[in-house]
Amino acid sequence: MDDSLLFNNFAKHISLTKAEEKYLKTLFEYKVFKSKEFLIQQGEISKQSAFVLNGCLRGYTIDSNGFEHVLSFAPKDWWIADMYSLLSQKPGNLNIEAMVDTEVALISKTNQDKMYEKVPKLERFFRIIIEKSLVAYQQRLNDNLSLTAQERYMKFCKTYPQLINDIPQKQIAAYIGVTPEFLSKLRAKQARTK
Amino acid sequence: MDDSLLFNNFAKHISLTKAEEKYLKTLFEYKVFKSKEFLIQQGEISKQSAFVLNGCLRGYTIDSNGFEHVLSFAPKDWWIADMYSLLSQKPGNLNIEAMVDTEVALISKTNQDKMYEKVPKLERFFRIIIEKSLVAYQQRLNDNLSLTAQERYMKFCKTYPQLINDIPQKQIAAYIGVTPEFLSKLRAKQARTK
DNA sequence: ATCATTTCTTAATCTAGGTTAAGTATTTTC
DNA sequence: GAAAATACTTAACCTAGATTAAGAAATGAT
Repeated sequence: MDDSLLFNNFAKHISLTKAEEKYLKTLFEYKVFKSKEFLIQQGEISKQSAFVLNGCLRGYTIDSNGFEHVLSFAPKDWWIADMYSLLSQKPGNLNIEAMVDTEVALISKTNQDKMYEKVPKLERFFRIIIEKSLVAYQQRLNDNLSLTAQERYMKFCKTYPQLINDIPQKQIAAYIGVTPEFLSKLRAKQARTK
Repeated sequence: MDDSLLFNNFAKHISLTKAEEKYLKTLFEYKVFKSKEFLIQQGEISKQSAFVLNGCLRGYTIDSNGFEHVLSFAPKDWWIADMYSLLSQKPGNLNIEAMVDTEVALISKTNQDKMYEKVPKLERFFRIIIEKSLVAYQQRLNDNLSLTAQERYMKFCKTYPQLINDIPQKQIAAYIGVTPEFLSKLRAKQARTK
């Protein structure tokens, strides 16, 4: 499987020697998930982080009324994990599911810890990745506190132009925090006034 | 100023030699902020991270209608920064303000970068701190997507029992995402049914 | 190609939470 | 310790977004 995307991703923040790359390759497992297959499901203890080589994943929770809430989409070149479960080694409440057939590079928690010992600069790499992720979640929380549904939808369209046409509208609704019916209404209104 | 809390905080995830501690002390600046004084204000480019030795800070944004939204409270033993502005070195939209007279240890971005070079295990320390913070924001976003205002308030009370009586109720409202009037209504209803 | 399933739309009705406004504590300041 | 400022409460009314329901469009499976 072609993992050049993974190593280009590393190269964005640190530079690895050929030897380090070779060592790293041994720590990852490459796998294809069919559309609608789960990488993990709520209630399980998460054992690995995933990097998307191709396709798209989504991380979502299901609340006590059975409604889904999308915490993140992971198109190609993105990292995704149930950080809560992975760190605490307690059962998580995140489902990570393939939205289409998806190629991923997986690294187990054990191997990730080994990796930090052997190649400490990866500690920096993941610090930076996580910092960026933190900023994005802070921003999104702030948007949920301060913007209307309409504004959140417009922002989503601007931020993820490539996803808009590729993923079902109800998933976007579950991401911005409205019902599919209301998003449909918003879009109809937007189309009318354009 | 007594900075033992800071070094106990480091000790939760890494162990430092006496020499390292001594070096680190030179990188921090100790400062007292009077109640209502700002560490940073929106529009400024953030230059430092803060650790609270005593007192309490709050990080909040002001939206286009003039409403405040609290992104985080930082009581003693907490780290706080405008991560977006600090990382991007662009003007931020976070205000960090002292809620009472507050002692903080400040480290500049420059010194933090130096620190990573000189004592690489701090890279690990901050990776872990940021991982935990990420998990907390994810959880909170999920709560905002899936819980009612009443449930979010009850969860806040359970999570921050020490803050409940120390901070104004309108700040809690601005944290859980409702108006002060509505929170007051919730509390009245809760008191009635108890 | 056809049937079944899923997704999207529209519309009527409902409700959690917002707005406005006025009054009552509680702090802060001098 | 009085006046001013801020925080909290209550209540009437309002609205963004939810719910319910039913039909239309698109997708998928055989």
